[in-house]
Amino acid sequence: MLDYMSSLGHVYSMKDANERMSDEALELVARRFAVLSEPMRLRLLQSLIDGEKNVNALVAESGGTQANVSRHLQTLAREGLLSRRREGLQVFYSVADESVFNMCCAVCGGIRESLKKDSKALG
Amino acid sequence: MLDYMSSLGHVYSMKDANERMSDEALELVARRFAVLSEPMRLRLLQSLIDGEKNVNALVAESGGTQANVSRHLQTLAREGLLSRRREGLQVFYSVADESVFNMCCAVCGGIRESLKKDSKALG
DNA sequence: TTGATATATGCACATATACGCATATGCTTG
DNA sequence: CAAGCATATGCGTATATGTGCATATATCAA
Repeated sequence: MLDYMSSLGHVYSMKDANERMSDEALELVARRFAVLSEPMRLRLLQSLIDGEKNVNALVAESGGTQANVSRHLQTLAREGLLSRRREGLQVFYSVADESVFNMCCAVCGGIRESLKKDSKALG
Repeated sequence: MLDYMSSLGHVYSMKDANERMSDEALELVARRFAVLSEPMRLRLLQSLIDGEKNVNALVAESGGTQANVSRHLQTLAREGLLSRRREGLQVFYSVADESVFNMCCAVCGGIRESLKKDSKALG
């Protein structure tokens, strides 16, 4: 695991042209992007901005089925984006750290840039 | 198109709990993440850090087949991450704007956070 | 132990997409 | 026009994954 950390040291600055990401690091990054590439998972993350919530609450807010929401929460937790805490019958999920929002904000900013260019292209 | 821009105004600050992203915005963000969720596409972006390159050069650097590289470049261009410029027989691709790297850096940072937690959990 | 509630999972199905192969298109030169 | 090079695309296939339905597991209460 610490090997990963050190291998990601040079990954963080992708613009450093001298150092290319390894295949493993590349797949790790792709995997993280993939986790965030589902609208329902983004919706769940959004609901969790308020703080930790149990599955039922997230089912109600998201409008998804219990099974599907549970599976997406599993995925997010397994990939390290959510923390899981059991309390009696209920399981509470919460956003693991702030970097989740950084990723989302970066993408939203990227989309804004794309749209700026599009509107320029349209005149 | 300008409608999208205004609808994304509140999207940018995902942490503003009072304003939830619309379904359309959510799908737009998910789509952007999906584009970046392929190792080969990340590799191509990485190659393009140096500046614009034609398809053949990218085929050589990436190690992929011509057909596959071409398709990935199409995807990246269609989604607004790359610019396309034709010059005689060759087609040159280049990174559309810096926000692409911001997205990648944000994700790399997120991974680093995850790994930090993992190493703590392991003792 | 039995029952009730909250969450997770096995299974089947539909859809999306990455990939290789072959071929088509576009552009330039002779 | 024909030939050749660079790039794009149609097609078939394999694989991944999102989803719903039913059911399993886990925890608590009586």
